Amino acid sequence: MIDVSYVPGDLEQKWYAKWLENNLFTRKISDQKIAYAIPIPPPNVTGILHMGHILNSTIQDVLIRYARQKNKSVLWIPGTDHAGISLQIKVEKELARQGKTRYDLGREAFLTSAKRWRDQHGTIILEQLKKLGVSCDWSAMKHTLDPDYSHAVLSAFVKLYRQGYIYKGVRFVNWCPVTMTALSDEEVIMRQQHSLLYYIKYEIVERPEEFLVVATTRPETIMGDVAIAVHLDDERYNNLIGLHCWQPIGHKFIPIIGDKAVLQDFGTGVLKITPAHDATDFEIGQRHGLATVSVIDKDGRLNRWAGQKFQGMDRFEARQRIEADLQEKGALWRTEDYVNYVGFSERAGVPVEPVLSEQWFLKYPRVEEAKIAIREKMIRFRPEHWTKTYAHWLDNLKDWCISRQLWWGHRIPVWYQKGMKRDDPKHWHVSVDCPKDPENWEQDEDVLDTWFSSAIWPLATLGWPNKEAMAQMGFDYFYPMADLVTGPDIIFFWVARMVMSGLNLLGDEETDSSMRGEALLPHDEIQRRIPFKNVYFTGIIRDAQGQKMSKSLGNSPDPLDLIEKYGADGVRIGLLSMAPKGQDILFAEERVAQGKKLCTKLWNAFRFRQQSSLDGDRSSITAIVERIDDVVLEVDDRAILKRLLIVVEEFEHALENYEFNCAVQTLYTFFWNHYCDWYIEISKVHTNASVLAIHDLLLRQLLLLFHPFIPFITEELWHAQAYGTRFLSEEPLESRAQLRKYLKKIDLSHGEQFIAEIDAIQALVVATRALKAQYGLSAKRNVQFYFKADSAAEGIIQHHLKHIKYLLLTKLFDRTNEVLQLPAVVTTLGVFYIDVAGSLDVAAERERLQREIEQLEQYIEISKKKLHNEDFLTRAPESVIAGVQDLLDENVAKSEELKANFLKLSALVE
RNA sequence: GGGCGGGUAGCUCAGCUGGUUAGAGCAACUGGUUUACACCCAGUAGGUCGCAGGUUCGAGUCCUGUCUCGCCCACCA
Repeated sequence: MIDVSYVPGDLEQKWYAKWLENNLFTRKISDQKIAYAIPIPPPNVTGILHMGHILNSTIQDVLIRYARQKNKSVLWIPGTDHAGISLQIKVEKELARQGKTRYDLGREAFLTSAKRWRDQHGTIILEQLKKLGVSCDWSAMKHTLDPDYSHAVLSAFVKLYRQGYIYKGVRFVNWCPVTMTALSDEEVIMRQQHSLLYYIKYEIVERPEEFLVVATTRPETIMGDVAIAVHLDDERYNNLIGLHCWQPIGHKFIPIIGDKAVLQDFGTGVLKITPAHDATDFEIGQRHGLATVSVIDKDGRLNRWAGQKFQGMDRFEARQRIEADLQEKGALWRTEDYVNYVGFSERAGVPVEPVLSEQWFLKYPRVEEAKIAIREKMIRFRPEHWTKTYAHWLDNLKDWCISRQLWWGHRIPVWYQKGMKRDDPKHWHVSVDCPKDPENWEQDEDVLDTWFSSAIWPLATLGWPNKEAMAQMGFDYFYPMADLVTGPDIIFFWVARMVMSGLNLLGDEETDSSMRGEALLPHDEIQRRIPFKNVYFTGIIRDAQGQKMSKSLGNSPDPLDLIEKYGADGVRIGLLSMAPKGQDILFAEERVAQGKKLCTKLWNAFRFRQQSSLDGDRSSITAIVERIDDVVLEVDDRAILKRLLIVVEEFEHALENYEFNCAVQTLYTFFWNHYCDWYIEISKVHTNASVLAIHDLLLRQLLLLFHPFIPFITEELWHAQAYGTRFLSEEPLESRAQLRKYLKKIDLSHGEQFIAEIDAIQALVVATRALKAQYGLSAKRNVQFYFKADSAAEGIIQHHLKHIKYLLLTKLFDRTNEVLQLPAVVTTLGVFYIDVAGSLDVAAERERLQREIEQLEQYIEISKKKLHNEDFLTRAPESVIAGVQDLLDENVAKSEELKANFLKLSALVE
């Protein structure tokens, strides 16, 4: 016997340990089976477990466990990401507390302490995920800085370089002054700012006392101005082209130039040109052969070109000081409140500086094929609408800045010959391995963007490019992987880049280089190279106010607390029950609580079962079915079995369409309402060996069906009830057809009809219970009921009489031919009266009847209208018309009965 | 500025290709220890499906417009 109460904690730990001990999650490659693999989105080693991980991991685990039950050969690769900037920030902060910088330590020592940090914290998150029950193949564990993974990253770099996709160049990049590195466009977040637009007067050198007014949001760059520009066609100003202006700060004068890039309708139509700090200005500067004067250094402080007064000052402080200076000099005409968008560094949270600098860039390969793969549904997105976001990004690609001025990460595998100019590729050594004479070379200082290494995750986790490792991991077997489950927020960062990486890197060198730029890959080749076939985008978890849950907002519950409180099973199924296809999820703890309630209910259903005889053989589905004697089965038994078949089909359909909440809902309703509320209750009346066997069958299948969602409790109950000696995780889940085969000796040919019959009986019971409740009669009270029904209905009622009496807790349920002077309800099976003895309130009852009759009349009216509509009759399908007719007849009959009852009661008053 | 998604009961959400009288859970209210379960059982109440048009025999579902919330993309300084 199982314990009286369900306590998730201990049993969850127990089973997880056993699963690991028995290597249940380890991949087993079998040619007999279909391969099914998922790459986990590797959590950052700096990450802490949040609700997003829980949702994401639960979904993956459900898919994986379901695939195992469907007899597929399964691989779920776990791993972690080295989280370049993020981890480096953490370690530098630690150093700062000791008053040191990374430069004090030097590169090697810094990396040592970074590794130490990673080793201490890096796997915490995976340990936490184990509490959730994730069934990853831990022997396939990968970290992006593992030696083999690093080798793969560098191989990818070298290949892309040789193909000409990677190049080094001087460009405007997003510079983060805090982390002191370049960033990709994707790592910059545009934020709306309430800024000021400064209208600044520039005195014209040749015409003293005459001014040009420039509108700018960045007065701190004035000292970097090399010109003032107006539009060539702007009649207000174009006569000034060729003259000069005094910089309002400093003592320089600069030319007034004309350029078509100036917007005449913005501000005053006059633009100050600061080529070092703005990409548009740079282009204009290039066109006019202007110098590039940088006044802000890479740490965000003004430099000596800004003048002694401002040198070393932070850019925002300088802005204020300059405002004051301008004001003092009378050069500030006015300021204006201004809403604009400013790019912020994702990690450091400060505005990025556009900085001209030399970086490594990647021109994305196989872009067209990446679009085709999605468009032609070789990779399917769910929900599908994300394909638009994906396509839009691919249509507007700019080269990706992949170098980072950091130390933590994959160091760029490029060496420069000592004593030679670095800008000539002839003196470069680009290779995974360093040159044979390292003393003559210097390696590039930079590391690669972390996302560059993430882009090859599905490849490198399967051993690419090492042939031996690939064979060992089953690359050819598992690739392309089946599903990817991730958030839509990294559709560019990760998903699209993985697709392009796969498409390019899996090509063999010769064919690809000849094909590059000339022809698209053929479809079958695209199909072979894509990294996965389905991408399921989860929703983002928000709090009750709709805010994104995050640690910094403090609005996220600690998942571990939730698991502690409701059990991993409860958290899993609760969360999935509120996770519609890729919609954002407003987190509600009640749903998680409900998840636990479901588990408790399941537990208790088993306790009920265990109270009865446990004699029968339960060790296999065949053994259980063997115990069922078709001859003794009643309508209820057949109806519930038929329902099971339907549920299995609906469940599988939902799961195969990634409709997790639907799948949960289907099981929930079947288990709670049909099985517990109804079948268990009525089976108490006619328990026999066959019924017990049916209980076993239903419970067994419920465990199998529920297992992907709530693996722990189902495993526990599976063994407690001795449904098998193997782990539940190893048991195949029967499809509807397979189940029907097992049940072939049971006659379910009238299943649908029996279900309808049970529905009618249920409606009868609900209606009469309601009547009893309305009259305030205690449930226990043995009230006399009468029913008036035609012979067909009577047959059905008589057939179920035992059950009806049990459920209504009455012994008196008799037939009558009369319309009685008693409160009544009408169902499809006839009229049911309740003998309320002396307590009948005629007036109140008449009122109730009146209301019901009115309601029915309304329904009747609607149906009649439809049936009198010629167009409806000619155009609607027959089944719909028949349905309306049936409804009408039914309602008419009901209303007539109620009217008769109404008259009868009225007679009492007169 | 462009794009995407949502607005259905007090709350959180279902409602697939238009078809009978719009559902569930939670919360509320009433009543309950019947041989699984008070993490339960029985019952009650609660909705002009954001708004306005249109298509249709028929619209929560399709179309147009509109309001509103959220997200993504975007170098007008």
